Amino acid sequence: MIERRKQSGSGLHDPILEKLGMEIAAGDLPAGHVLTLDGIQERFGVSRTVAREAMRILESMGLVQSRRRVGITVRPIADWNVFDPKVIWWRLSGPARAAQLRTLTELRIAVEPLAAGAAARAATAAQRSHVVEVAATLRRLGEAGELTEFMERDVEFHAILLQASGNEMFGALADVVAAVLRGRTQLGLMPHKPVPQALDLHEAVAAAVAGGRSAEAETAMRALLVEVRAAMLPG
Amino acid sequence: MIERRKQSGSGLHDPILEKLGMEIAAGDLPAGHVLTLDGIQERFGVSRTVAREAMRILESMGLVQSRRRVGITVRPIADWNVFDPKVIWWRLSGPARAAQLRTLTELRIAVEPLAAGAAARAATAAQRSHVVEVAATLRRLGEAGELTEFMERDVEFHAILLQASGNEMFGALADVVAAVLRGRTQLGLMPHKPVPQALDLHEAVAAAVAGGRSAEAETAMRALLVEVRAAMLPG
DNA sequence: GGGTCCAAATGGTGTTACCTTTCCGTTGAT
DNA sequence: ATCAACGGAAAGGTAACACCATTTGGACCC
Repeated sequence: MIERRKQSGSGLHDPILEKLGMEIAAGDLPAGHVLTLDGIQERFGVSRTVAREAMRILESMGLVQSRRRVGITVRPIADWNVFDPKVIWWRLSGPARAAQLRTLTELRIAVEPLAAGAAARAATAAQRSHVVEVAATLRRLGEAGELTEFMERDVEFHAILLQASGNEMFGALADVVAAVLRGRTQLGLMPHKPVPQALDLHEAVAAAVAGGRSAEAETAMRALLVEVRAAMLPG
Repeated sequence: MIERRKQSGSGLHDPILEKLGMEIAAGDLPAGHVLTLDGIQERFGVSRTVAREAMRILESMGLVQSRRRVGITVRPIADWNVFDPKVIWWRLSGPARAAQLRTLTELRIAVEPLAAGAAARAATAAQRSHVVEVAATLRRLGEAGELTEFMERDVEFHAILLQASGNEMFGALADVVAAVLRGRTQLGLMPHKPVPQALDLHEAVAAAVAGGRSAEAETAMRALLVEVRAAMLPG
């Protein structure tokens, strides 16, 4: 269900897209900086066609703008498609990682409670039992201190609810949430052992969703996420 | 501040991207359908290069997947980047319009209250006074029954708050919200005259943001949006 | 000195031709 | 019926070219 990245291409343009995307997201190529196709060709040792394809993709993400006679201009962040999974990934991989985690966490606090509420209304029978099962597993793993496995099940927990919400835009955030959860541990922003309260809340959300109690699912999820944010704040 | 679409390209690939994107978003080209570059070349009378660029962009949006020997396969909606402004636009332009409006409205209910709360904390002095001013204008226009101008100011109102939130992901939704607001009137989902309660709530949000009262801004915005949704529901 | 206009340099845009690589589907042998 | 070999279809990639928009800079004239 939760797939690792790299669905993407094996093509020649992919590595260069990745490199340039990272450099722009990292600010190494600041807004206003100008690239040329010739420069890209030479730097990566590829043909014009390939360079152009990479550029077009960056352009469709709003990271650059191509103008005749001028070249390929890096655009300011306000113009980026900051919801594009690749852009999110690039920003998470660079120096803006902490800032991106913050904005994503805010987004989670906004969306996930509503998604949980919607899931309580719209989930299939299979999804309801699944989420209860995963919550139980989380308690077991959490109490046993199995952190990495805990995280993977946690990713699954949130993905189920986002996808069960019946709103494909919420569902599309599942991969992003997965990236946040995984990235958080790498940054050392997780407690070394999940707090009991978090385990209670996971179970409360699951039970509310399974029982179709929408408002309850929403509040429980909100409480869960607020705690998540509190744990991330310095101190 | 709020710009009309068509920032994009004047290139040859743009029209064909637009056409194919629409057809896929509309379901005319269902998941699993296979295109070929030759087919695209012939249909649009363009060279291979141009066809490939359009295809690459669609691929980066997750709408299609290109495989050797097979062709260009349309992917299921679960794989789309449903937050891409172009994808949103295409879905709003086709038969899925009502569904897209529903999911976007859910997203607004999730995000905008939090954004208003954040704006109350983070907005600049200029933004605070601006939002109050726009709210006052909204009351005047609403009471005068100037619907189209009302809508444009309403777009501005929401854009200010999303951008003042200090979260660039929220800010990026400003254009989407604009599309929703404009699209809603075209669908006849707006009351012919804004209800007084909505005018009160706009002013309440603005006052709370200007005064830095975060929680109050959040609740007022939530109330406003819940009313918006209620007005959209059939009946 | 400063404004107008023309010309050259620059760099993306689009086309064509050609070769390479992958891998689906068929075919044929076991 | 199973599986391996093969032909060919379609994308992947390269190269060379003509074209065109735009900028830059200089000539020219007030």
